Parts: sequence; structure tokens; C-alpha cells
Amino acid sequence: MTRQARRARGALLRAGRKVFEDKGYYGARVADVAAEAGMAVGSFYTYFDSKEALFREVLIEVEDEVYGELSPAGPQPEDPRARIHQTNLLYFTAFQRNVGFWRAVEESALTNPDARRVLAERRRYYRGRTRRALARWQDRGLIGDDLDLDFAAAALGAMTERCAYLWFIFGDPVAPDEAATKITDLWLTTLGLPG
Amino acid sequence: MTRQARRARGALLRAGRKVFEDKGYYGARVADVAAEAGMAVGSFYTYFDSKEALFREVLIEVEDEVYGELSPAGPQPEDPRARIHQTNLLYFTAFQRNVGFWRAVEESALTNPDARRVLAERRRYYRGRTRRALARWQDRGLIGDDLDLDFAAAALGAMTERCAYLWFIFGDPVAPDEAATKITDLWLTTLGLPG
Amino acid sequence: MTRQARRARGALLRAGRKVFEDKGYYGARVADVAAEAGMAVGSFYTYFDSKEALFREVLIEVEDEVYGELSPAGPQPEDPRARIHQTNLLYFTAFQRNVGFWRAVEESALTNPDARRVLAERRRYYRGRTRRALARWQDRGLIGDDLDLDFAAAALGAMTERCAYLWFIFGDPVAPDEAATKITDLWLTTLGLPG
Amino acid sequence: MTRQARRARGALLRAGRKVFEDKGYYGARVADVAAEAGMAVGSFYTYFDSKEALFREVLIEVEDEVYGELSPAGPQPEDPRARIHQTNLLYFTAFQRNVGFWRAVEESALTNPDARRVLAERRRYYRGRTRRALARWQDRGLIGDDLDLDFAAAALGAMTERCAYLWFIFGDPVAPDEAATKITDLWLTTLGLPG
DNA sequence: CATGAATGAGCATTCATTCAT
DNA sequence: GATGAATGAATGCTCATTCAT
Repeated sequence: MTRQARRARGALLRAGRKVFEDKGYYGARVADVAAEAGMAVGSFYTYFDSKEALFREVLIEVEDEVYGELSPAGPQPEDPRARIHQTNLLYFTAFQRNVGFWRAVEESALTNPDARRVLAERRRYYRGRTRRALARWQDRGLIGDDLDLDFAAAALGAMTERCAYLWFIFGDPVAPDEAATKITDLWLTTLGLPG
Repeated sequence: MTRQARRARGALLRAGRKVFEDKGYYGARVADVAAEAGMAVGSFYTYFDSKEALFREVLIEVEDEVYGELSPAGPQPEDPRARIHQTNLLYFTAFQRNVGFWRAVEESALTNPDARRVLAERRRYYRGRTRRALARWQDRGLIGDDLDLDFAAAALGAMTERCAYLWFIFGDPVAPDEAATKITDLWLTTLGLPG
Repeated sequence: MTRQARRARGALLRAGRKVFEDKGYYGARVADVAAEAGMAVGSFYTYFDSKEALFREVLIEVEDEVYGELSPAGPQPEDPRARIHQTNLLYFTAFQRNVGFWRAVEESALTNPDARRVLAERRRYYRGRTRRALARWQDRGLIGDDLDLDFAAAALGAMTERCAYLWFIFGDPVAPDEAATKITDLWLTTLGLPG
Repeated sequence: MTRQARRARGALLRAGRKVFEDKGYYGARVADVAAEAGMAVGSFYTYFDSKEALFREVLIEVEDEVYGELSPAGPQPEDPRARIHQTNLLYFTAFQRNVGFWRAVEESALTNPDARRVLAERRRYYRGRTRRALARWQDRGLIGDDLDLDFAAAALGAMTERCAYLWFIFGDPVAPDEAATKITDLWLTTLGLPG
């Protein structure tokens, strides 16, 4: 791929992200994306097979970006509260920054198996991370042995996800740190971790 | 409204529910609904102002039905585990029965403020019910005084909702009673209620 | 036709006139007419074959009414100025009172040969009246022998008609008496009648 | 705009003119226009926002064409009869050539303020031209000082317009030169100009 | 490769008229 | 005869995708 091709592709990806954010998945028109990228409609199809293909790529791009944000470089705090709070705060911050795009993602996921797959993978990944942390804390005796770690990781993730959805997409905007603190408290209670 | 009119309206509501279930909110076409009801397109507009108006009515209808199912006639069990389990089981059962329609609801809620409002009201209602139950258990000393009941009710509701979404809409179908049991366990853990 | 039938017909005619006035020929819907008459849509077709048939009848009714107004009972003034002024004043007054309906008439006449025929007859009639008056004045030597009476009657009628159209339908409303006075002056000039 | 775009736009304008002529404003369907232009429906909307926008443009085009025809290049005859006759003849000729389209214009003007505005401007323009000619002749003593030039210009214009309407749109076709001669005679009489 | 015009199936909605009750 | 529901053709407009230049 030439230098120019890469640039055009990049422009379309950026434009797509903006348009999906602004208008949602169904509301976004290929013509809007091309216009936003300063290109002709036809050129869009040089780089992407369809609107849906673009969406998939934007989704991956955003995923990667968020992945980076949620996986800070330094050493993770070993203290459960600090660790959970950090993760939740990062999650809510990233969620809020991309709130428009997540709306589009939810929209498309209901229809589009591809988007669903991407989301499922992401969920699996974070659930795995959570489960491993829980396992460590269980090994250290911080969490009771009777807790089904897999299920707890899934359900707590679902709770966090849905709260983000309700607060940032549906409801009145909430400040991310307040949100993170409250959710973290609940995680701790649920896990029986000392406050 | 004549007998015949009531029948036709009912047929359209039923047809609409089915079509929304099958094709989602965007995918549903007025012509599909009319055909499913065995009527001409024009007749649709005798009873509903628009596709969206039909959706609103179907939504309310389904809401009412689910409301009835979730509010069983007999006396509620006072034992927290029994009570929570009953509620969750009813919720998952009702959710699964209408899974296709809930997908359409989620779809439309992302775009349509009306659907959003209906959902928000429903959530407020169930959250209130939950909070009152928690308050009773707190009064009886079953739940610690330090728990923020409002927030707990909201977050546990969000968790349940999202789990239903992930299991029944997104993921591999799960048996409602298994789902209810696992979720109930988690509620109990979170609330610090004796298993 | 029974007493009741006559009443229903009358109600529909009145309603039709109002609706055509308010919404124009194309804008009028049969349902509007029925509603305005306080009847069911189906009943409309008991009394009229079509929307167009109703229009035709309303047109004739209005024609007759205007005909009555433009043919005052008493003796006509023999003085040309007085006579012309009276006619023009009556014409503009009647025109203005029915301005909404005339708009509908113009609308339908462009499409509907029936309306065209009614209008053509009306024009023929008034032209005849005018021509006879002119002939009388020519006999009395008030108008030059060289004037083509047929053509003058037609053209002056056209002028009056179009002025009414431009003033009352298109343009800023004009007071009928001012309009009549100015138009009358022009008739007199054209006919070479002493001011 | 590329060469091809210009061609397509032109084809649609031509097609639109023809369809409006044949079917009138309400009768014209976008699909007819596209078919007449040998294009797909969608292409219509590449060039025009709506049926009404097309009409506006066709109207302006025809206006310009007629304007050109009615403003002959050479020096205007100073002799009133010759001048008036020339103008009327050109007017009737142009009117008759576009008779179908004028019908559509009258139709739309009754509903569409835009068309009304265009017509009002045209009328203002021609009235101004007429008034200036009359003023010159008044200065030269050919027309009496007591004539209200503004009103005479308006009313004579109205007469000519309506006669064209009645002859060419409504009634039996009349030969333009005969029409022009008769109308010219009447103008001269009205203005008191020597035959 | 870029361009942007061409395509045409798709869709919500309207309304005169018919017809079963 | 009255009612008002049923009908379905009609229509303007959209937009993802194709393709000639």
C-alpha cells in the first residue's frame, strides 16, 4: 500500500469515526463519510467494501485505543481496591470520551453479527483479566473460596457496562470519577473485600 | 370503536409485535405488518399514525403483560433469597419469551426518545420496588446499614438487565432457571445476605 | 328525494364549499368534506358520484348566488358610468366574498373540462349582457360606431376578471369600491364615454 | 460541473418542461420526468432537490427565453401603434409556443408562493416597461395628461394576459397575429391614441 | 486510482372510492 | 340509507453501491 493510499484510508477511518459518533450507525451515510474525509464517494469503495466494513475497522481501531488506555504501562496496583478503582475509572473515562461511538456500536451490534463478535471478544478478554485478578486475590485469601470467579467476573462486568450505558448514553451525564467510586464500592462489597 | 375495528387493531398489534420481533425496529416495514395481519397497507393507517406509533403501543402492551407477570398475585415471600429468586426467575422468563421484541426495543431506544422514556419509567418502577424490599431487609437487620440502597438497587438492576441482554439477545441461550439461580446468588453475596 | 336526503345533500354542499374555500381544489379531501358535514365518508357517495361532481355542483350553486347578486332587481341605471360602476362594484364585492372558492375554481378549471365549461358559459352570459348594454349606448350615439362591441365586451371583461384575480387572489387585498372606481374609469376611457 | 453533468441536467430540464407542459404541475411525476430524460429516478435527485425545485428552474428558463423574445435587439419603433403591436404580437407568439407550460405555471402559482413571486416580478417588469413607454408618449402629447399611467399599464397588461389565457389555454385557439391586432386596437382606443 | 454521476430497489404515507355490516 | 373500515395504487424521496470517464 502506497503512502498516499495509507493516508486516504486513514482519512476515511477518522471521518467514519466522527460520522458514526454524530449520526449513529443507521444514520451515517457513506456520502457523509466521504465528504467528511474530503474525498469522492467512489473512492470510499477503493478502501472499504461497504459501510459495514468501515464500521468494523473503526470499531477495531477504537477498541485498540481503549485497550491501550485500559492497560496502563506501569505496574498494576496489587491492592484490590486501588486496582479495581483504577480499572473502572479508566473504563468510564474511555467510555465517556467515545460515548457517541459506543451508541453506534450498540446499535449495530443488535443487527450485525460482526460487531457482535468484536464486542464478544472484547468482553471475553476483559473478563479473563478480571478473573485472573480475582483468582490471585482468592489465592491470597482475600476472596472466599466459594465464589464462582467466572460468573462473578462476567456479572460484575455486565453491571459496569450497563451502568456506563445508562449513565452516559441514556441518562443524565455523570462525572466518571464519582461513577467509578460508587461502582468500585459495589465490586468490593460483592467480592467481600475489606472496604 | 366497533367490534370489527377492535379486531383489526388487535390483529395489527399482534402482527407488529411479531414483525418487530423478527426484523427489529429498523427492519420492520409497515407493509410487512399489514401483510402479517392479512390487511392492505392503507388499513394500517386507519389504526396507527405511523410505524413509530405502532411500536409505542406494542411496547406498552408488552410492558403491561410483563408487568403482570412480574407482579404475581399471591403474597410475596419474605425470605430474601426466595423473594429475589422469584423475581429474577420471572424476569428472565418474561425476558426470554419476548427476546426478539426487547432487541427491537433496545434498537429503537438508541434513537427514539419515546421508547427511551418508556424504558426509563419501567426501570424507575422496578428500582423502586427493589429499594423498598432492601429497605425492609435493612430494617430487619439483614442488610448492613452502610449500604447505599438507591445505588445498590440501580446497579443490581443494571447487572440483571445486562446479563439478560448478553445471554438471551447476544449470546448462547441460557436456561432461565439456571440464570436466575446464579444471579440470585450474586445478589445475596452483594447484599451480604446469608446464603 | 326525502326531506332527510335533501338536508344531507345540502349539508354536504355547504361543507364542500367551505372546504374548497379553505384548502383549494386539490387540497380538499372527501374525508374533510364529510367531517365538516358531520357525516360518514361513505354517505358522501350516496349523494355525489365523486369529489369532482360535488365541486361541479358547488360551482353552480355559487354561480347562481353570484348571478343573483349581479342582477339587481330594480331598474338598471341608464347612465353608462352609473351602470358600469354598479356592475363592477357588485362584481368585485361578490368576487371578494368568495375569493377562496374562486381560487379553487381557477385551480380546477386548468384540469377539469367541466369546470371550464361552467366558467365559459358564465363568461358568455356576462359578455352578452355587456354587449347589449354597449349596443344600446352605441345606438344612442354615446359610443363610436367603429367599436367592435363583441371584442370590447370580451376584452374589458377579461381585464376586470384578471384585475380581480391579481388583486384579491394574488396580491395585496384592495378595497372593492376603490377597485371598482378605477376600473370603471378605464372602461369609460376605452369606450370613449364622457367622464 | 462536468460536461456530462451539464448534459444530464439539461436533459432533465428539457424533460421537465415537456412533462409539465403535458401533464400540468400536479400531474407531473418525478418518475415521468426521469423516464422522459432517459434516466433513473435517483438521478433526478442528483440535480434537483425536489419536483418543485425543478419547476422553479424550468420556470426561470422559460422566463428568460421569453424575455429574450420580448426584448428584440433592434431599435424599438417610436410609433405607438407599431410599438404596441410588436410587443403584443411577440407576447402572444411566445405565450402560444409555451401554452402548456403556462398552464402549469398558473396551476402552481395558486399554491406555490415561489411561482407566485416569479410571476409577480415578471409582471412588475413588463408593467414598468409599459409605463415608461406611455410616459414618453404622454410627454409628446400623444396621450392625455389625465391618464393614470400606472393603473393603465397594470390594467392593460391584465387584459392582455387574461385574453391570452382565455384564448390559448381555455378556449379555441386563435391566431396570434389576429389576436395581436385586435388587442392593439383596443390599447390604442383606451389610450386615446390616433388610430 | 480518483471522481462523482447513475442506478433502482426500497419505503412511509395518502386518499378517492368501494363495500360489508 | 348510514356507517366507517378496507383497499391498494400512487408518489416523492433516500442511499448503498456500481461504473464510465
